[in-house]
Amino acid sequence: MLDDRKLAILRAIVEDYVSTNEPVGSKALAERHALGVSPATVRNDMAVLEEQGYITQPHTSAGRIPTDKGYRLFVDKLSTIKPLSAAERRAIETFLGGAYDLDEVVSRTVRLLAQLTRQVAVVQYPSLIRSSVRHIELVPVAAGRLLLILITDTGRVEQRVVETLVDLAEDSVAQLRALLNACLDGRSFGEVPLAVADLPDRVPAEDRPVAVAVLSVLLETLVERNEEKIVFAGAANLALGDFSKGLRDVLEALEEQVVLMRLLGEAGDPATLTVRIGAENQLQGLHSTSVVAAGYGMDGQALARLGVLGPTRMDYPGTMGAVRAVARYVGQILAGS
Amino acid sequence: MLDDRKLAILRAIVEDYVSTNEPVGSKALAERHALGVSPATVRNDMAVLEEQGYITQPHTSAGRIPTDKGYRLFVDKLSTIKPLSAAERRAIETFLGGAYDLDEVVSRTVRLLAQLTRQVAVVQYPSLIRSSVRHIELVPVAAGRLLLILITDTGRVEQRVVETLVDLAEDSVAQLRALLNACLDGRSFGEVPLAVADLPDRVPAEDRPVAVAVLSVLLETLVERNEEKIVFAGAANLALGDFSKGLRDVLEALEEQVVLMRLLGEAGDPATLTVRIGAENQLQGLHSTSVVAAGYGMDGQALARLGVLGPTRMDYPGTMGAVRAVARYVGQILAGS
DNA sequence: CTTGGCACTCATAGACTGGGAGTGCCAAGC
DNA sequence: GCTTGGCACTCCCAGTCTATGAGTGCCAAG
Repeated sequence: MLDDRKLAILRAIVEDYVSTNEPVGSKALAERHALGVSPATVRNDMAVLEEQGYITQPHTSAGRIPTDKGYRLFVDKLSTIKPLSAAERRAIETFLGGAYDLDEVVSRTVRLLAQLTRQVAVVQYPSLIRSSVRHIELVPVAAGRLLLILITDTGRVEQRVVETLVDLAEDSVAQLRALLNACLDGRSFGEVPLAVADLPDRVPAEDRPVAVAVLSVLLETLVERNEEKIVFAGAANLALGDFSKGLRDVLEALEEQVVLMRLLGEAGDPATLTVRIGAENQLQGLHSTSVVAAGYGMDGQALARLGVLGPTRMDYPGTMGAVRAVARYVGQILAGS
Repeated sequence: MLDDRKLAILRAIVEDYVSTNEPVGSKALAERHALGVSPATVRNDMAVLEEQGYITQPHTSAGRIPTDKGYRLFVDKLSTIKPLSAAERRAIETFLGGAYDLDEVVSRTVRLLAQLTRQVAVVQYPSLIRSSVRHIELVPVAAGRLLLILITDTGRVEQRVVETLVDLAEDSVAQLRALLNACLDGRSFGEVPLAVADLPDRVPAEDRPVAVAVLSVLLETLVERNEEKIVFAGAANLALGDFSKGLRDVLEALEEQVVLMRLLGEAGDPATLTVRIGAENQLQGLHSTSVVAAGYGMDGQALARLGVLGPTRMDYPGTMGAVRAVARYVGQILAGS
């Protein structure tokens, strides 16, 4: 359907357009890239590419720019992921190396990714459901209130207030705490609901209401906080690009946790990169943006996702390289801690 | 120096310019506001106001717009803080009412403030130094690593990894935890350094290195994390306003924790509003923005600050009202928990 | 199938224009 | 002496027009 030369021309169009941000014409194309054919030939091919929907022209008598479909073909067939330079690798190591706790890892990662790609970076905290319990803590904070603290094996710490209505003796709190940890230590969060099912029966009758309250908050937390924790950075990079009217929509979308989550998409094989281009993105206001995302995690299992958001006119090979590299590093760091 | 009429004219100019975003001329002014004088008189007064630096014209034969100095006078002498409408008060209550833990209070607050003012809102977490210890937890997380968790009376939870190098027996950890809590429970963080000074002497010799490591991390945390935790929301509102070139700078500034902190300024009397207008702001890239900030806290003592960032052309009375009201509510909520 | 030629399209930039909003100044009036 | 109407002046803005040039589509020849 499309011979090699047409594909080469499409690739050249994408590359030129991405780097110059200007519609690319047949003459410039024939010159800059050693295609060995005349501009007229290029024009003929371009007419075919346009007919098939891979490129389009902003107005008659302008050069061509790739369509979403064109970018898609480029990403799938015409390009290879660009490995990071040695300097970039070093930057990742030094930048992420010094981070100890999870908050720091995540916040450094998101800033790093934004800087590497010169785009908006998005990082999701490790999903609760796919982590396991390292420790549970109960601390009385006020009359009738306990603070429930969850610590996961990924270093994520979640806190929730439990309204117990009644005050619990220090002993009872300690006992409940011990019981919770005995039940749950080392368990994956997926097993938690089952593991705690009979727990209320194992506390003294007078403490039972409190135990039930604590458990219900615990279970709630697993649902509500499972994936919701997401951060982004690099919004300033949006102001560089070709956004003008769309900017507001994009900024708005970025502040919605739910939208961000959808943006990164479903967690899959951490080794696989997901690329969603332009209108492939169903989300409101993000029709002219592309997303490059990957899962990250320990030993081959995806804990959560991270990625980058930018204009469709994006350096896909470079961005994909950066996202993949950062995802791998983060996985290593989490595994090492 | 400036008689009442000139002041009234300045006020009218500020109000009109803020609401229309267009330079205001003498004729429109004389008509819209019942000044009882002719446009010519207004012109004379405007010439004086301009000479004194309160207003300026973008170009000859355009109307006048306020200068920073003009806004300053307006804020200090010509306007009163506008109380919120009943609907707005209700919005605050319902929006902040359902929040339990501190993270939720803060994140809701910042979104609420952004929405109320249609500007960028910034909220600082309660400063550690001005809080006191509610509980300290030590959890072994890996070989040679402890997780130190601080819980403050404001509900703030801080975590840090401690590299202990050696593994500690569960007993020793428990003992150290108990000792820490005995020393520190209820103490203000300002007293912590003194209170723990002799703590290493009170643990068994073999655990002493670990105790020292834990303490040094604890003290470090108090310094490093004291005020650094700051969030913002409503960046999308920037795209509405008259930013065009400056937008990038502002977005960049917002992503720098340090800049955000400086932005909110020194904590003062929580009842006092700080307004910094345009170039009064020394921060890079924020010369044409204004900041309205206030301290918030429990029982009259400021724990931290929150505020709003927007164009100098801002509805100061309304913004000040919203900031003050939100600050008070947040204080109440923190006190009540 | 490729190529050079050629007419055609159309965005862009620059020059020019008229209209209008707004000013500053001045002389007359209260 | 402050206020006011009149008036000339400035200068932005929007519209029109034009020349330019990049780029295209088509065609006929190689």
